[in-house]
Amino acid sequence: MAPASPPSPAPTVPSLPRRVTLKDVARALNVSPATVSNAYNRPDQLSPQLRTRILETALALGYSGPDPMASSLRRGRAGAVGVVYDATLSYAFADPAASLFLGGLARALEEQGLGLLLIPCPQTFSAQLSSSQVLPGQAALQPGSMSRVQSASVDGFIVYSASDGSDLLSAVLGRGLPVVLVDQTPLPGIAFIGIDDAGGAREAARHLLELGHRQIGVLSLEFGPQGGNAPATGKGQPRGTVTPEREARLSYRTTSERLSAYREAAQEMGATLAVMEARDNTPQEAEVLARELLQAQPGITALLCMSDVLAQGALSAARQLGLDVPGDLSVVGFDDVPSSAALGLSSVHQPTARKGELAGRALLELLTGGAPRELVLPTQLMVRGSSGRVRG
Amino acid sequence: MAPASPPSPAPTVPSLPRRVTLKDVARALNVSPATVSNAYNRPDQLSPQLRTRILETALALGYSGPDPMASSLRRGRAGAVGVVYDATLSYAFADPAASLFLGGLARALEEQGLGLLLIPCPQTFSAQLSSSQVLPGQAALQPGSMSRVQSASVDGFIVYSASDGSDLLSAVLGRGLPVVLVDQTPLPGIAFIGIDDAGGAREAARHLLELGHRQIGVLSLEFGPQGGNAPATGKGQPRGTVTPEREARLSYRTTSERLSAYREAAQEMGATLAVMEARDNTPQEAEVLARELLQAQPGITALLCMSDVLAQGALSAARQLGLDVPGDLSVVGFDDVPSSAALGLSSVHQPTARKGELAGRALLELLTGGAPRELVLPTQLMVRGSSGRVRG
DNA sequence: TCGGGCCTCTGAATCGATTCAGCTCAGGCT
DNA sequence: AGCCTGAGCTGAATCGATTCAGAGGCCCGA
Repeated sequence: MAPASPPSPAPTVPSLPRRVTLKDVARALNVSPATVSNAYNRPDQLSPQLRTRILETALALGYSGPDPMASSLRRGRAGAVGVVYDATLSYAFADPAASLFLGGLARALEEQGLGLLLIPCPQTFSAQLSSSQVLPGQAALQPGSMSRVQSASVDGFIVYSASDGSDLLSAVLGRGLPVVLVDQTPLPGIAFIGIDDAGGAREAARHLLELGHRQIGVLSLEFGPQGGNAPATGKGQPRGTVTPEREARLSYRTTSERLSAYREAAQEMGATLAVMEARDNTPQEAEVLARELLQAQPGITALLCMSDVLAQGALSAARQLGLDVPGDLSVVGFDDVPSSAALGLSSVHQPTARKGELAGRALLELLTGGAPRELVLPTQLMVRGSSGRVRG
Repeated sequence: MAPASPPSPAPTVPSLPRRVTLKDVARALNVSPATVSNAYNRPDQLSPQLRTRILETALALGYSGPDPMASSLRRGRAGAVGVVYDATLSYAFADPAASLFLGGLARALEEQGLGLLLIPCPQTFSAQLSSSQVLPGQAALQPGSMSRVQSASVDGFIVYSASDGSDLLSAVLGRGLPVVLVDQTPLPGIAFIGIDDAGGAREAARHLLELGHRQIGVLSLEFGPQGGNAPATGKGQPRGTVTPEREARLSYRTTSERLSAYREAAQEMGATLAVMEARDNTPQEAEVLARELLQAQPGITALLCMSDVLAQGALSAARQLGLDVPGDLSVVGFDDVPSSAALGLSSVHQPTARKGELAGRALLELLTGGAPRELVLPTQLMVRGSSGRVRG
């Protein structure tokens, strides 16, 4: 062994180039740390000259202002709002309706200088225990199991279209921060923004029924989170087929409300519905499902789609099959995203961007001590060229 | 005055319902805070029984896990990456190219469990001092003047298409955190991801020139941040007109590179370019500009657009004016966003989503001690139906 | 029987800033 | 002269967790 160096840590060694802190700046000027802090946060608390000296010294020392993490801790505010939904992060940018919503949300937050934090939520949907309710906070028993919801530095959450009783939701509720629920089953005492899903769906269905359609296909959004490994459909079943077991687990409120409304309207008029579940809200998925459905059941003369994205896929399918729209096939969407107008797609309009903005405002209110509000926005059918009287 | 209450703060009053902390849980079980911390962060450091007891007690006390802000401070990691660009927050969701980019970025970050923080940057572009270089850190002299870049709890930044020398950029650099520059002028020693703007633009221009076009309109992206109050164009000038002064301040690299390439190509063939600057990258803006340009200069037979969004606006304008595309007017875009294929828009393809992913990876590398990389991705002209041989 | 190693668990320092009560001093008012 | 006011600055407590160097106890092999 080499001769032991003196036990005290080598004093002259430059050691770690420790980060410059507020205290260093204070020391350099022989002022109190409080004063330096004030130079940044309360300019009116010190003389302009001293402030300038402090800022200059900070610059010289390479100090770039109070550390946000320390500052957040002390102040108890993070300056950001967390957004969660059970899909991949990039879904926010891929789905036009989600983009519209988040754009509106961003606008509201921006006004208050709040940041928007997209929180990744790994798709570890532990299959939901059939009957037992998930207690809020129960998720806390498996820390780390679910995403960074637990560890996100935010002042509040927007939960967008999460499935009922998902871990995600309970994790968020467990945090005890202000929360706004959007497009999902409302919970007592929690702020909620949604749209009139049932009304819109009913209107869409009745529109087709009035046009004489009696055999209608439904391109549905997901029924519930997809089981980790369990195949979603039975072995022999074609993709998208809805088994009764699966339907029993319907845990997305949006899907559920719209589907019920479609069904009720159809029943009133004695029409038949063939429901296919799209596992992804993408045109590709819809295209495949629509094609298969229309081939399997040529009697179908109209398609009710739970999103415009799906409807647009359906239009492609029709084109591929050589079906005229609306001559041979009527298609109605939902959401009325901007691109649908150009496509002439009949669709149920919802004020998506406004919904985002209102969700943001609702959260801002909660953050400033306001009471949770529940708000349901109206929908309205936009009839365009993709829907017409049944042929024959 | 009422009889003074005892000076000591009322001791029996339940006071503030202070938040439950890790220490409370520790106290309740008579264990060390360290142990409670371990229960959450290092399950292998304590017996499963004790861990369970701790987690249960935490639940009972309403403790929902370590506070993220405190945890971030101590660990020195925020668990999120900041994204900044000089536009409103909602731009991220409104522009398809930006969405594509951010989607790719999100995918890369998500893999590492990092969140994506959109940081609001108020449009307070202090008109840039013409000649003087902005020193990194200079921005620190005006704390609060610019956005939450200073106060964002993040581990690194992605700077997307900021103008040269903007406050934004210097604020970010001032933070001293890992940074990746995207689609903007690279800086020595800083990671950079971009595309071959010049190459793509040249290809687009040559394509039109080869088709015989000699009088070409250019729908340009912004030249530089818009002055706060100063009108962008001279009094009498129509919207979009580019004054020499304005061109001299060209501070967006993307715009600059593409414009130069267009110009060079045009010059080689002795063609004329009429440049209009779109103040927003929206179809609406482009529609107006294209309409005015085509009416003012009917000799123009082709339009080079610096984005597909602009090109799509140009197509609308052509439709409005009753011009056949490509019979009367050829249009070429840039970016090749997904919707362009369906529209038959000729465009310069760039791997936008991949660019986002690579930017994410580049930042992740920096975060793990890697060296900054510079990467330029290729572009490729996609010829579709919107461009054709010049008429006559 | 003794030493060593392993498994659990603890104490105390630390991350970097914010804040509040209060101190000092100069000036104004009566 | 004496008192009050307010501007300007400071000390020290605090936000809530993480981490590292051990302290004890127990088991095992020699």
